[in-house]
Amino acid sequence: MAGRSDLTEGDVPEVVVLRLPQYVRALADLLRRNVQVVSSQQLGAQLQMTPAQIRKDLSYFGRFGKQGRGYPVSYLLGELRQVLGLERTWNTCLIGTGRLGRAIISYPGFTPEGFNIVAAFDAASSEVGQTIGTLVVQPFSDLDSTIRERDIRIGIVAVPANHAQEVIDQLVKCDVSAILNYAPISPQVPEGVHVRNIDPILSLQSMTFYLKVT
Amino acid sequence: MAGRSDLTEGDVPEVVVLRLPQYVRALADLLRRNVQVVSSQQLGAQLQMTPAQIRKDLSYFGRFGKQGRGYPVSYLLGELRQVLGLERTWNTCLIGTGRLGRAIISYPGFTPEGFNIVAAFDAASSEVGQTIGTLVVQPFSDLDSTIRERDIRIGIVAVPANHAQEVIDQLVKCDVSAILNYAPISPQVPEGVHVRNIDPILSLQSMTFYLKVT
DNA sequence: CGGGTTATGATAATATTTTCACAAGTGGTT
DNA sequence: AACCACTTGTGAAAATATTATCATAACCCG
Repeated sequence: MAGRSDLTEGDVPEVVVLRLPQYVRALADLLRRNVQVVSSQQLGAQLQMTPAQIRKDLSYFGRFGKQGRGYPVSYLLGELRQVLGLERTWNTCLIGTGRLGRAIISYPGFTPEGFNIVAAFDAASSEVGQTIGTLVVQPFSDLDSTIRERDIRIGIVAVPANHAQEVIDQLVKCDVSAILNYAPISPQVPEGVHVRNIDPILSLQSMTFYLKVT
Repeated sequence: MAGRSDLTEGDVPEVVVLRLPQYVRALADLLRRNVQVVSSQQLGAQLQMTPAQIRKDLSYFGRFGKQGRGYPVSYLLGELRQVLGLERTWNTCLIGTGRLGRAIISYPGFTPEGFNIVAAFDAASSEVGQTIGTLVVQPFSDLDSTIRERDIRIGIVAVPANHAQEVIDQLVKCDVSAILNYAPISPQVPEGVHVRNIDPILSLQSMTFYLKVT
């Protein structure tokens, strides 16, 4: 059961990386239900994927299964969490404390997964100084120092579309290299900076394509 | 400038459909800035894509450009909106009126894009009857009738993870075939039903993969 | 303890997606 | 009217991604 899992991220396709968190979540579910062992077959049924794809994906990181048996749930979960860097907590900061930003702060789903919003910023002087949950809204002038002091590597952007790009530029300047963007834009970022967009409108618009006919 | 754009959706790759809304948004931006014509080059720069990809994608639906010139912004925008079924409004219903559900209702971004939340449902009898914005929360027993009466084809799911699958099953039973799912699960749906998941946790977890090393 | 069963991991075969490269059309300029 | 700088649309090629196959290892059970 020796998974020599370290591996330069360079040769893992991004599609695979995007699927790993799903495996982690599915495995955590199984663990909660006291399932000890799972086959790629079963996991595939749960996630609507082919078993072959799961085995292939996992093979990028090690040999976690036993022929004839399947994968030990707890062990595989631990290994994947390791691979994804989930065995630690991550400090994040939120930019934009409007309606959306406040909803994000009060969303209880981040903390249990190890993502802590430890600072909140807003441009409006009327917002600065306000308390939201346990956070006090800070001005942009604090951005750089706070990010560096608190080792923030992930920024969450919840500002209006017309300011999102400049905010992202700011974050990049502070060496933030992972951005969760809620603004409805396609941000431009330099190589090495990772962005994930949360964009319900785009999601809806891509579904209506299939609805329009009927 | 005659784009015979109708086309059976069957042979358009889904990746392409997922990109179309981005084009629509970018074009709308350009139009707002009074740009008349855009080349695949310029559009690509804006969206961080190769010009070839854009041209190829568009070619699935018609010939919208002029050699040596580029694409007429307004015309192309209209055609793509047509293709995506965005030249009409869509009624949607929201399931789950907890914190997240309420945030979704009060999010002002849906309506201007033609997506109207015209009904809200919740299981808790303490929620039912409450007014949120202009909506009165309805019980699940109303689900089927309301969906059919108001021609709702899109469901927005904002219930806790442990109830999401059953809610989605319900929606599917009411012939809803597009689901915007905010619950942290991988829903199982039959052929022909489209799902888009809004899942910030998965997004974050796929970025930490790249952060962990440094 | 050996035969039957099962499911992995590796590799091969497909399928899909992206990129390339270029003929052909456009409009402006001289 | 000839030239030039551009840019499309599109087959073909290249690159990626997914699925199928199969030898082999691990376990179970009598």
